[in-house]
Amino acid sequence: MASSIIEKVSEELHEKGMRLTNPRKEVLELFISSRKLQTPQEIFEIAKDKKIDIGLTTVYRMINALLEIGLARAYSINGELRYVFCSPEHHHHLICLKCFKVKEIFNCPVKDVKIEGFKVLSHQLDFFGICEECQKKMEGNE
Amino acid sequence: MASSIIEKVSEELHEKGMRLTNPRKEVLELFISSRKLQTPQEIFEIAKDKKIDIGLTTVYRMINALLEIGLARAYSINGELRYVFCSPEHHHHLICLKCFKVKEIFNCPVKDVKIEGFKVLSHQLDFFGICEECQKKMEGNE
DNA sequence: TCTATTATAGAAAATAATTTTCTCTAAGAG
DNA sequence: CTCTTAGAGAAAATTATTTTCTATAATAGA
Repeated sequence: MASSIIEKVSEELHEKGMRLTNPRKEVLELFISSRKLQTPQEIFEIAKDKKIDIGLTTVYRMINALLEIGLARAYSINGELRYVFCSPEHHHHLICLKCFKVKEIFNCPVKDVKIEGFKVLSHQLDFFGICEECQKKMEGNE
Repeated sequence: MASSIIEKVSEELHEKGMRLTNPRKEVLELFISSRKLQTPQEIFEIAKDKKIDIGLTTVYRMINALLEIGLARAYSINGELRYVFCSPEHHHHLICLKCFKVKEIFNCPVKDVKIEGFKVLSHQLDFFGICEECQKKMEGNE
């Protein structure tokens, strides 16, 4: 469930002496439920639309905290920094370039890749393309 | 050779109505020869050290041009945007987290991966770790 | 439960990064 | 060689992000 994710975040934050307060939890819930690449500003706007009264600073702070505990990832797309919430398990991303929705895939096609003369500590694999919904929408139009 | 890369860049720029002028060529040469993740500021500093008199604006403009023609890639590392020059051929990156040197690998372990319900347009795979030189340096110290 | 301590909220200010503007220069087409 | 247009670079402007500051809220411990 989503709530167990939130507990996970809460624990991770506590281990670093940080608190998952209500404003941060609001940001977190919006961020988790969107599962898309977003700018801090966008998250802030969505909160405003939903009459959730939080500051942009809080959005930045929550994202930074999540980056620190490895539960968010940053992408530079067209010169714009966008973030997405990430599961704690090793996974890769399917990123829709139309709507920025992100799906995680947990089967890793490169887990056994070894490279001589380079000590691999981690890897990141992303597939960029068009998600099913956007494909359908495009058929309708063009 | 490196000069053929420069010609390639020149052609690509010309196709977009841009020119590879001398100041840009200076930036380009520094950028190509470093093959590491750099900030625009760092490239600018290196130029200064070498008594190459170019403006920071020119560095930004060259990097943006390269991003546009697909010959540079951006990474957000520890909240900092860093760029690296990229070959035109499909490849992946080995990124040293100590010195930021980047090596390209041209054998693609995921070229045949298909995902149902998602139209893959491109993918990006990066290995983060420690390069050979940095491993040696670390043995020496710790 | 109450209290003390410390992290956080959020507005405003500061800073950093990046882009734009502007005038002069240089590339390259014809 | 000349004309047209892109680029150079300094300075200004803009944008994104972080810091500061005071009030508040969360948590540990009595």
